[in-house]
Amino acid sequence: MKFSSRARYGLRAMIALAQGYRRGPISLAEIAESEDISLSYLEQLMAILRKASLVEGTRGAHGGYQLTADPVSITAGQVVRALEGPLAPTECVSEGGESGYCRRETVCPSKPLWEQVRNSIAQVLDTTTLADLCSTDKLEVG
Amino acid sequence: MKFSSRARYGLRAMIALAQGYRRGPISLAEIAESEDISLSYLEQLMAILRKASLVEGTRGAHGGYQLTADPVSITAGQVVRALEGPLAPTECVSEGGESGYCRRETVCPSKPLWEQVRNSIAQVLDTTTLADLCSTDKLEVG
DNA sequence: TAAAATTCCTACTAAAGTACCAGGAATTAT
DNA sequence: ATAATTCCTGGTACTTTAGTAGGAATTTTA
Repeated sequence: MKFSSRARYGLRAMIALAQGYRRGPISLAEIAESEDISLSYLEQLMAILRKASLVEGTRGAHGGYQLTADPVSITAGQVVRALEGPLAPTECVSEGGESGYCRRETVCPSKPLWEQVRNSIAQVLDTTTLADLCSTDKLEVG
Repeated sequence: MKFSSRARYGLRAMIALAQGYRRGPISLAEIAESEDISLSYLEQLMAILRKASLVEGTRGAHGGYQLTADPVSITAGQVVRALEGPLAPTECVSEGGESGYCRRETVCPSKPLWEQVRNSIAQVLDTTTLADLCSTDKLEVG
């Protein structure tokens, strides 16, 4: 029951981009350095985020990455889903796809529980924006 | 971000035991059959649950497993933790062990988010008992 | 024009975890 | 005795994860 480091690293990189929002592209070398993530691994993560249209890259000297939208309008949920796919604590309650994967669906007594788990995770991730994560204090408990 | 089938199967098995609570031991062969889980895999899961004192086994003909406590007092959280270890959407926010695993701890802007995620999962799992799961209707939304 | 900085792309790999299976030993009821 | 069951150990095929390696394409700068 863990999120992959794909998601963790990716989110941290997105926060770094959010902190430099509207100040031109930031190179992955910088982020890799400050966040202590391997550069080429980070490149792969950004490729995923780019395909999800959350960031755009600029090549060449002084190039780098930028958010495609304001940090207040990008949620942690968008970032995590881009990197890990739909939230699905179990396959049978995967967001979006009912997938007909489990035959006992209609009678399974544990399904509603997994749905609740999924929804509560989604609620947290979808109500937290990159802007929130930049000014951490606002988040603490609640 | 998935729970293993260890947790899913184990929980379903526990629900099956809860449904037969106070009616003597239930054999794993029965549960394996009705839940469509491989017998020897199920044996291993029950070994884990037995070591966690959630069930007890009785050997020999007409043997099987029983819950060690009333279904109203066993939570899904106990079952899941027994099978998967402490809730830890990321290592840095693992329940119980702070583990000193991530050096940026004090300044990491994403840590509070992962803590919120962990807490919301725990809240769902710890407030749901096996008894709740037996009478599914009570659970639906809320 | 040449060189440097960067994204972008593809393919590979070591290690770990998952979901089992096989084979039997111990125990108990019939 | 025999059958039914838990209990124990060890293996194994598969998948995922978290990378590494190497280079092509693009852009700025000198």
